Amino acid sequence: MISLSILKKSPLFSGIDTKDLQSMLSCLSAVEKKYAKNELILRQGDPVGYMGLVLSGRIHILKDDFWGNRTILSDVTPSQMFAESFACSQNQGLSVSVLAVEPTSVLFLDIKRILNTCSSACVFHTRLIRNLLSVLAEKNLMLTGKIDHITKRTTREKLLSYLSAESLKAGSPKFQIPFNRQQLAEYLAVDRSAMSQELSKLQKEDYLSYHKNNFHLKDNFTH
Amino acid sequence: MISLSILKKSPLFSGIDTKDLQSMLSCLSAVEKKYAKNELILRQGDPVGYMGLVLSGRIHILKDDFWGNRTILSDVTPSQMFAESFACSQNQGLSVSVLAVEPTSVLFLDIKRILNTCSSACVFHTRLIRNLLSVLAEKNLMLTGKIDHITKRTTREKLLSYLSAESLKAGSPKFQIPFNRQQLAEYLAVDRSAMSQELSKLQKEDYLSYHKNNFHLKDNFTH
DNA sequence: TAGTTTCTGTTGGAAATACAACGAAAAGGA
DNA sequence: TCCTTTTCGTTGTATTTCCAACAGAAACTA
Repeated sequence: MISLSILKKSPLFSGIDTKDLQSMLSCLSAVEKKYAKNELILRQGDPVGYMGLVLSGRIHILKDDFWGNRTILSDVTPSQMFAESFACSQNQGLSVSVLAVEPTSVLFLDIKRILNTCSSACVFHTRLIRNLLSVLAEKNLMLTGKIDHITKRTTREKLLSYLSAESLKAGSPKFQIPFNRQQLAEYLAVDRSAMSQELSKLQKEDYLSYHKNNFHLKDNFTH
Repeated sequence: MISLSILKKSPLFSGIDTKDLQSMLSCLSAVEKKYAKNELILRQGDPVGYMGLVLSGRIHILKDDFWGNRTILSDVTPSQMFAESFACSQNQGLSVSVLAVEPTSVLFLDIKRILNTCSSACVFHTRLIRNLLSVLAEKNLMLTGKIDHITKRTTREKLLSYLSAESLKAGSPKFQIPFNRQQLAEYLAVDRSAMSQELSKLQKEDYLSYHKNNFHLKDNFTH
């Protein structure tokens, strides 16, 4: 039995009544799967005809290159989606991998069932497609934001760019980040030890303070 | 009079008959505007309720930061679109600027007219929205590809990553790139002179040869 | 054609990063 | 609880990048 409360929070099902959700799920041939911590959900190269929606847990979209360098593209939490771009553009195989960083439950939705209005005339397809449009647009902006961070030239600037964006998102100078140090380094595409060093400096210079994943940006942060 | 042949090539109007295009344009309250070389088409911060479609010329999506560092996010050629993510996600102002790098003609389309099926019951809206979905998905993959390049740690790796992708796209070891050196550096987020140096080295080591924007990847390129 | 501007490659020194290695602290498992 | 594994900060060195400056080639203009 799938938790409908998570689905209701998902932008994909925005504006769709709870009582209609259940019937829609079967119409979309939705399938739930569970994964253990550190289990690979999808592999680079896999063809994908479905998109994923995280019901519980947490996943990372990542890419490993030839030399073993890993890059984390994004962190996906419950009610958010993944692989929808690949599913929508069909032809192409997955250029990323998807990893469960915690015990995770995922709902898979057949993209064809969403795009092709079904014979049973499910009236919500129109709404669903527009929601999907929003999801893709938002994800696009998210990627643009990420590019913003990693195009900064120094590790310090990357950190400042990322942390101020996170603070803004949290609406507070105190916030948690969803990464540990190694993961943050992989997200910002820098060396972990160099990044740790830079964080120390920033703390010494009283730009910010941190403890584990909790950060606090100080007043003289605005450079 | 708008060139319909360019529109026909656009993924947005894919599958829509030429004879219907003209009426659709007025339905979408399409407006054509012309820009001189180096003229700004849209400014960072502008609210956007419309998306753009390049009819002729060439534009760059770019971002200037506080210190004057410019980053080129993408290069957009005739029949391609821009600003569609911002238009679709509505609320947000533009986080990038759009610059005409050549004399350019742009068609603007009102996003509301696309999303809200019009009263005159234009039957193509459904098709249009699905096409838009594909455009957004493709752009997403494009951004992911760009992230691939710039997350590489060294200038050399960034170049190799970008050039091999361009070669793949062209389907040949010989190809042109749409950037001059300065622009390529801004696209890859590296210093121009350092990049020039690295290109020289790569040529000396016989990985590739180049003349202006024409590149030729040699056999021992595959590292 | 001559003069001007833009583009490209080169250089040298300053600055920043990557890499490898290590110990301490924290987290997790038996 | 004890032991193992993971995480985190620190350091020193080699490598790489950035920056500023310059000169020749190419493109543009009058």
